[in-house]
Amino acid sequence: MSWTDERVETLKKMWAEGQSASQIAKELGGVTRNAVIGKVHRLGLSNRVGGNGDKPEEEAVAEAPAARVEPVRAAAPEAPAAPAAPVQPVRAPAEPRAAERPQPAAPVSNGGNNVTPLPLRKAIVPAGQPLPPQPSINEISPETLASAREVEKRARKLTLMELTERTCKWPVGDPATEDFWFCGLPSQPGKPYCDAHVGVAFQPMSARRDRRR
DNA sequence: CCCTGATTCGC
DNA sequence: GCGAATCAGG
Repeated sequence: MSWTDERVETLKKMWAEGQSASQIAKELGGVTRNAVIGKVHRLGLSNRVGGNGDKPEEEAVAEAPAARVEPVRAAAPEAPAAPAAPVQPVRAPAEPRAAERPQPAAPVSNGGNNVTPLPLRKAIVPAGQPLPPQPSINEISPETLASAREVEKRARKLTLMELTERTCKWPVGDPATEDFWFCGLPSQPGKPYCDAHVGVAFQPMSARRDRRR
């Protein structure tokens, strides 16, 4: 795959936005991050900030305040076979199988009690639309809950932008407050969550039925 | 180990 | 010009 004007343009744009070389490579497809970095240098845009020849210190980008949601920029008309991978940080668990159909349980709000005082805030509910059946706290075994909460104490407390393929994407806390983060511990291979949170998220129908009040 | 960018050098 | 291999670092 060659550096067409179009691809170079995407490269420049993303690099200017502070995206990492690997992210750019992923988006472009057909190139490695090395290729991207090499190109960046050849284009002479390695050190963005002119004059300063020292540490770039791009740490600030990731630490940005309220994690900005990646702008859904319309993929430029990419002629080459571009996978056009949608950037969807948090994926819902894969469609459950028939019999054992597990259902994602409601993420447990932080704290140690099952009564979590949430900040006053109007619920965001589509007018007239009934909510899908929400698993209640008592549908999850106490042991499972306990381990989840135990793990949450040791969580890496990552921000949305810090999540990767292999970090647990279990949310903890209220997104509307500062006290919100993602577990971030190593996720089960192929799963979106860590061991403990997989246990909370995937509940066999039968078990849920039995525990339901 | 995960990740980052920087540099080198054969192609 | 290109980018894999390697280096240096968080």
